[in-house]
Amino acid sequence: MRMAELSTRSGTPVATIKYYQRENILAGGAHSGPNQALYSETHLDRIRLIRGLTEVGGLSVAAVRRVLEAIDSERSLQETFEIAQQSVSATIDPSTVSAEALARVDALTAGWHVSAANPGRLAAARVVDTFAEVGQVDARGWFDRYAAAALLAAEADIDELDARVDRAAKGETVVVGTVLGDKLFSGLRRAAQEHISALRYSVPLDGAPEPAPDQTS
Amino acid sequence: MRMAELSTRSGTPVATIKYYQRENILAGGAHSGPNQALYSETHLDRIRLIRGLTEVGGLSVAAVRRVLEAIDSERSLQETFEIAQQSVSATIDPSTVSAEALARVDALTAGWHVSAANPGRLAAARVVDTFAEVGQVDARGWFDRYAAAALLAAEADIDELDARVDRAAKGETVVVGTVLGDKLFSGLRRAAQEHISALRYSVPLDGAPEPAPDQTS
DNA sequence: CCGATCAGATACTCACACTATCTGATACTG
DNA sequence: CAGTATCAGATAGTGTGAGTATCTGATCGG
Repeated sequence: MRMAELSTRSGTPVATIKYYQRENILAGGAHSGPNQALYSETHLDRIRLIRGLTEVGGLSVAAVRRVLEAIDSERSLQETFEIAQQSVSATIDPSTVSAEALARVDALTAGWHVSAANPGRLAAARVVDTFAEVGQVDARGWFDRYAAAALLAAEADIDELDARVDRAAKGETVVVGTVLGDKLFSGLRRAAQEHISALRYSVPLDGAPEPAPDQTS
Repeated sequence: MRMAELSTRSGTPVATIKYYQRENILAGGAHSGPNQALYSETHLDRIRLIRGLTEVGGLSVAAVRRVLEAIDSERSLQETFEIAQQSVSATIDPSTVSAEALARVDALTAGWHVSAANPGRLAAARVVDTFAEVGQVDARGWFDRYAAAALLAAEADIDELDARVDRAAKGETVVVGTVLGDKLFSGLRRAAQEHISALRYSVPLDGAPEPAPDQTS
């Protein structure tokens, strides 16, 4: 297909597609002349992936570039995982997290096989530090229960990964799952918060005014 | 204290503190003259909260302003929750999510008390849509298991909230928990991914024989 | 009393993700 | 086969967000 069709089918302006090509996250078309090129379905898929990662996943173009390189290269899944994880959030300078917070996270993940350089370990420690800085009291049970929830999600992640057969599909699943999994959990947690707080505080057990009696779905 | 001390104690440049005041997320000091002001510990706490929400939580200054207003005002916890949830991610135009994805999310959260306008519900549906657009096969079990994990986290959230006594503390816990909870989970999930994949594929990272194949929670 | 510091106002910078314009060359239409 | 539409590639411009920097008087502290 030509540029115009690529643009309409992907719902992305031509200028933006050209920008992606300039940024080396999208390949050029197959040239049929010095200033004519044709694009394929793989270009369309790439654009959809890029926009999913940026618009929904919140990745920067630079992070998308790293992540796509990992998918395209013949890297091991472990390496792809690492790159995907690093892209999800800014790399944390280890010197900015306290030893206490790191020890705390290591206690939460006791028995897990986690390397010291795991970016998630640092990110979690950073959050633990921030909690303290912000004056929140030590939320022992809360941290632990989050670790349990995270373990559940990670098991689901790896099961999903095992369901993919070829390496390219696995790579893409690693990236998409890592990036979008955070957002999925975030959304579902917010829904669950409303559910649980409704159960606790405003379920029509007694005379409390009840907001929405139709939401039993 | 004076501005210089506020700056050094918070680790924030003077110009940035003044910027926060201009943006109305930080109150001015108590004036002791036409161009002299004194700052208190509450100013320091505010700056720490602002920086925690922006640097670790990834909130924009505009989102911080909304969230701080919710904490300061005498709003109900439900309202504070709503505002905190909306601040975590951009508001999603309901017309951009498919009816199928919404139905899918509603099925995942069957039995939950979730209003149609819940921002998390829309955010989750958006992720479900993106999964399909990106060509990932329908991850039936994956979605469900994320919903289970989210429910676990939300229960921990509300329990933690119940442990706070006065309203101001509850409000701040709602905001901090909502904003930082996502990041905590994200980090812990990344650590857990390494753990589970190491278990499965028995990567001898430290040359040790693999542990027992069933995991603890 | 005099250099250091301060509050408040204004202007400037920098990165990022586009978006627009321009220049020739090529493709399609009548 | 003329004329218009469209194209690739290069270059330049835009808008936003989050700070930074400078400037002007006034005040503090030794």
